[in-house]
Order: sequence, then structure tokens, then C-alpha cells
Amino acid sequence: MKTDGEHTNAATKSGQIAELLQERIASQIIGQGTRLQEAELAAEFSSSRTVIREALGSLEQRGLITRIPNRGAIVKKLEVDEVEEIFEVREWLEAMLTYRATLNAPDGHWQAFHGIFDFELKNRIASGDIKSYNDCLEQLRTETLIQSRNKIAVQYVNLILDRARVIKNRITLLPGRAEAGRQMHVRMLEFMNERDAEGAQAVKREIIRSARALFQKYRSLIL
Amino acid sequence: MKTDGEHTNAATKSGQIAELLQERIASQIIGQGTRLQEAELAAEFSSSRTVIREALGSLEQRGLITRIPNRGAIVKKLEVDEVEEIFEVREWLEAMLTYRATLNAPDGHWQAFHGIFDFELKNRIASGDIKSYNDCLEQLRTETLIQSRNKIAVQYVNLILDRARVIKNRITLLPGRAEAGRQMHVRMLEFMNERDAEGAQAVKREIIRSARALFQKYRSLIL
DNA sequence: ATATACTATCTTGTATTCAATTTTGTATAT
DNA sequence: ATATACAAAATTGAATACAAGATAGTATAT
Repeated sequence: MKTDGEHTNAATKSGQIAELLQERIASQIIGQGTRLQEAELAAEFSSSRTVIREALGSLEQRGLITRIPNRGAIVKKLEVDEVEEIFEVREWLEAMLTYRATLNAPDGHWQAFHGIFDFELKNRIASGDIKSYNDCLEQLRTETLIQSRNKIAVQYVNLILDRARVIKNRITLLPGRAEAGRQMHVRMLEFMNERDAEGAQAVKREIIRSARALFQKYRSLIL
Repeated sequence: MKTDGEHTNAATKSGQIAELLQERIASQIIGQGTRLQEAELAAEFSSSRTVIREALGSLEQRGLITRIPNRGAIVKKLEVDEVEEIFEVREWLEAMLTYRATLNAPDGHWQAFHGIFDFELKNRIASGDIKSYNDCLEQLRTETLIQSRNKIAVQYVNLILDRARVIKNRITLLPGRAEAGRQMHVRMLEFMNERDAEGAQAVKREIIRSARALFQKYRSLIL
């Protein structure tokens, strides 16, 4: 799921622990509302509370946990409103990334992806192989982020997505979503091939808006 | 310049110090490339290195400083590419906020601002009072962020802007910019009054793109 | 039985100490 | 004079120790 390993703070213990905890929280191995006790974590990672506190500081900045002074840290709960807000930010930011990637990529750069989405995935999805679809989606996403050539945008969009990663995954699993998503991506990739950035970003928005609509419909099941 | 004091971490020393340093860095009281020495800061704020390290951790997460393991922290230098990237993200994100604020605000909510931008500021700018223009701009911005009703977007857009606040201010001071900006804002506010979110966001983009063009033209003077 | 006050315990916030790495300065060899 | 090797000082990273606030439990009063 990681996109770029550039300035990872993997050198310090606190950085490593923060990464680990982030992964666990984003994938809900550590569930929403869970209390994060410093001494407990220090014992688990056999380190001092100092580094744990530094790691918690990072997670707080990234918006993954809430810290109440003198009371401790808990994993942030995803409120409905917050998920909606995240969808909205993603709609505009990822549209931007698609727009730029369309303009920046070399000629025919999206042809391969178009082929995969138009043919291979069609059958795989029909046979229930959602995992393959998700993997390709992730690859396309990664490539789009690279081609957008906007490191700062990538940084923030990844930060935001990590706050609602499970939502994204659960929506993909909804009946019919994968195929509908595949078709929209085929359309988007056609625009990208034609260097029609305006058209591509419009479809990208459509993709995210439709995911958001599904969330609104099934939120009781998803959240 | 602060927009919302909601979940400020002003309760802990490290939080307070981080806020203070952020303000100093964003306003370039502490210049780019400056080395931040832990012991030195600890002495200045008469606190322990522990809290300083926590504060530096926050600033690193916010992208304001760079920390090299075992070597220390320096205030990030604004590269040309990075400023361009920030302009691009702002263009899309602030367009979104304008779009939403236009749809969300009650009827006639922007009338007062329109009056100020259309009349009062006209003369003030003509007489060289850029400060007033900047203050009104800030008020409009604050109101837009509130009306957008998207806390997460606000959070990220503020984070991003803090990385290039001086650039924004210096561009406003460029000859002719204030008046040109005023006129564009009048147009934008007309759209907002008419609840034409599409039109309003288009002008907002125009505003940011024109600022970006000025940056490209005068970057040797601005950076 | 319920509510309040108090104490003991637990948890977080901060300071201090120790360890590891980097930087700086000096001496020596070429 | 320049380069290398080594030692000392400075700086950051991590662990421990101490202080302060919050929580839980108990005793007392009503």
C-alpha cells in the first residue's frame, strides 16, 4: 500500500514504531476507539516510553489518534461526517493528480493499464477475483501519483487516504462495485491515453463520487 | 493568521513550543536552512530536551523542518519546485473550499464582503494601503473555511499554506497585485452571492494561478 | 443506601542520565 | 602543504527517574 519510501524516518526507533502502528490502525488491526497505553506499547516493542511517546506524537499529527492531555491516546473513531469530508477532499485532490498525470506521462503510457482494465480484469472480476482488481487499482494509483510529479500532493493524499483506508477497501467489496469501477476506469484511461486531462479528471471524480454514494447507502454496514 | 483554535495541543509544553516555532518558521523569523539545536532551544524555553524533541517531531510531521538521524534538524528550504507544487495543491483545494462555501452559506452571506472589496478597498489600495487589503483577504478566507464545513480540508489547506506563507505575502506586495486581486475577488464574490459555485471556484482558481504566474516571473526576488 | 471526601494507585508529562554517533581539532606521516 | 589517524568534544538517541494529574477504591457522614 505504501507508495514512496523516500524520506521514511525508519532510522529512529520512534519512526519505525510509528510506521508499524500506522499500518495497524489504517488496517484496523487496532480498532477505532482503542486506548493506546504508553507503558503497554513500550513493553511490546521492548523500548522506553520516550520513543513510544514520540511515535504517538507522529500519529497524532497524522490525525490517526487523539491525545487528551494527562489522559492518554485513543485511536480516532471514523465519524460519518469525517468520512464524507475525506471523500470530498479526495475527489478534488485525486482529480488534480489524474489531471497532471495525464499531461505529464509519455505517449501511450497508459495503454498497458487500459488493456488490463478492459480485458483481463473483466473476466477475473466476473469470476469473483476482487483481489486482482484491487491490486491493479493500487498499481494504477501508484503510477498516477508518480506521473503527477507533485510530491507534496502525493504526501497529503496518502495521509488522508490512510485515515479511511478500510472504508475504501470495504466499498470495493460491495456487490457490483468492482465491475462498475472497472468500467469507469476504462473510460478514464481512454481519456488519459488521448491526453484529455479534463475528461480524465472528470471521470476520476465520478469514480470517487460513486464510491461516496455507496458509502452513504451502506454506511451502517461499512462503518 | 490562525483560523481555528479547536484541537490545539496548547496543554503540553511541547505543543506550545511547537506552535511558537511553527509561527516563527512560517513568518521566517527563523530563516530557511537554520539549524535547530536541541540544547539551545531547551535553554531558550527553559525546558528539557525531551519536550524540545517532541516539538521538533511535530514540526517534522508538518513538513516545516528536516531531521537527519544523528545529525539534527534544519528549517526546510523552499525549493522552486516545491512552491509550484504547493500552488497547484492550493489551486484545487481552495477551489473546493470556495465551491462548498458558496453552496453552504446562507443567502446574502457574502454581500458584506462584496461591498468591502468593491468599494472600501478600492480607495485604500489606490492609496497604498496593502495591509487593509491583506486583512480583508484573511477575513474572507477565514469565513470561507468556516462555511465550507469541511474540517479536514481546512486542516490540510492550513498545513500546506504554512509552508509557503511568506511567498503569499510577498506576492501581495508586488506592484499592481493587490488591485488585480481585489477585482478578481469582486468577481468571485458576485458568483458566490448568486450561489454559482462553479463560477466562484473558477475565479478562485484564476486568482491562485495568477499569483503563481507572478511567482514564476519574480521568483528570484521572492524566494 | 447514597453521596462525599480522602487516600492509594495508576498513567501521563517532564527532567535527568546514559549511550551512541558525529563533528572538530590535533598530531603524525608522506 | 596535504592527507590520514586518532582522540576529545559536542550533539543526538534512548532509557531511567521524578513530578503531577487522573482514576479507582474505601471510609465516613447523611
